[in-house]
Amino acid sequence: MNNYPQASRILVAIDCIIFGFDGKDIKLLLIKRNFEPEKGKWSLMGGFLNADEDLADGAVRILYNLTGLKNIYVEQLETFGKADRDPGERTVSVVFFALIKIDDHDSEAVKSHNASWITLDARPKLIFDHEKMVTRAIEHLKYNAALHPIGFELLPERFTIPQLQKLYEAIYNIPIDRRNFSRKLLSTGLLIDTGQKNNNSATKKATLYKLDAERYKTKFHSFWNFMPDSMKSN
Amino acid sequence: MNNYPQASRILVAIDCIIFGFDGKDIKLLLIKRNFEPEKGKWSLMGGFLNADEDLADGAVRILYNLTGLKNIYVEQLETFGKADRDPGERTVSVVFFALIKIDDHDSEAVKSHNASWITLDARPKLIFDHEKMVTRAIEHLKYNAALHPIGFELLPERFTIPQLQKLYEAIYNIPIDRRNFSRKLLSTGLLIDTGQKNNNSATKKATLYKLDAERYKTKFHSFWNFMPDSMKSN
DNA sequence: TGTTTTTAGTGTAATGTTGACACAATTTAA
DNA sequence: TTAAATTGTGTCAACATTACACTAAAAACA
Repeated sequence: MNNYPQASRILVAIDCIIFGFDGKDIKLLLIKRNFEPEKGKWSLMGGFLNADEDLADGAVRILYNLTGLKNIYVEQLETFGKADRDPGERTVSVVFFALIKIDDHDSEAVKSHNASWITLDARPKLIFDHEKMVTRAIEHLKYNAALHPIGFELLPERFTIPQLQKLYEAIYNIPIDRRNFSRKLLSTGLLIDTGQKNNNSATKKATLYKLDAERYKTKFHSFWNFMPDSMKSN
Repeated sequence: MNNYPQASRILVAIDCIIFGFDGKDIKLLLIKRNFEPEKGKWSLMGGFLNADEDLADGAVRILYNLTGLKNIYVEQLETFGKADRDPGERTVSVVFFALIKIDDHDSEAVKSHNASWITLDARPKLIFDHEKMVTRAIEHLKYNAALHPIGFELLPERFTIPQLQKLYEAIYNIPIDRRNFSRKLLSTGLLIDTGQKNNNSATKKATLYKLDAERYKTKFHSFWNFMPDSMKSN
């Protein structure tokens, strides 16, 4: 069956931007390619969409291959389609944005793909237009973390308010007032006090919270206001 | 040259959601297909990406064909990639979101494509997954018109504050307080008083404003706060 | 044992923003 | 000239945000 005989068939790639947070810095999971083309160069994790595969399933497959995780927070970000973006063959790439709890990933799988967690500042030159994709993903993270409660996807199941604050300070690269941050966050009603305390701390132990899963779902699309001034930039 | 011999080549379509505003309702430009497949059914304007064509150029080409306009406000919205979304052949569709000044379009071109402006409420059943695309685009319009000054793209060059208010009331389907709306809008510093008055009015003539193009550019990515309560929904 | 250092947790007053509301001015048509 | 419709602006109360200071807990070390 060929209803569209004159149209071009094109390779459809999937590339994934995978963010993690180690308690101090936002990190990217990048792979040093041990296959051709561009062997030895750094790139995003990617692959091709299969003929009978849903696009979203393709993203899940590729993320699973690299991290060993199935329930990753994923959003479709943007499709990159410059005619010359892949010198090997015309390829359109659909880019996905993923946030993972960095301690959960399968380090064997990561190692076998020759992948590493790299801080944003230290990221190497990437192949093709992957640097543009990363830039776009960082923008998206800043924009969306200010409006929707996605930051939690980068933290462990149980987390403290100071941890969350460090995450936001890393995303926006600004200092935040502890007292105002805490008040604002608690007022969202998204946090449940687990009654436990953080043991890692060398000083006063902070309260461990978890997400109120119910409220998280219902309030996800409502707006919140964690916009730092640096983003309002009038 | 074939670096990726095992990967599948897939049709890449471009579909466009085109919004207009007639002073009262938000409208969609839809086409009644006079070609196969699905001849006689309603759909979005679309086409296939050419082998040597940048994706963004493809969108501009398709929008130009239908509207005769070259400088349309366009954003890439989302790529739809269910394996079975087009029963004719596996096709991935990149959807673009466009806002036009409804009086500017070329009505001859529209007529020759068998297209019509249809209010959102009255929109017919559409082919394939086009209804999902439209739903997504309406969400996007609501979300983004609250955060960035894109509403102006739907109004003539010179417009009045009451016109702008009617536009927002149409987007969000709520009544807005005239005084608060006007205060908020003027405080953005985006409007320039042209000194002219609206002649269409049968009563008191409203001041015609135009966009401050310079400030519009620099402030586009800064946030504003035209979020109706219905969207905050706590 | 108690003193120091570090980090967590909370309160408050000043300022800015938003929402609710009322009145005066302009235009056309009756 | 009066009525009807619509535009334009002012004010006050409620709410949210900012800036800032003190107390409490835990471990390290004298």
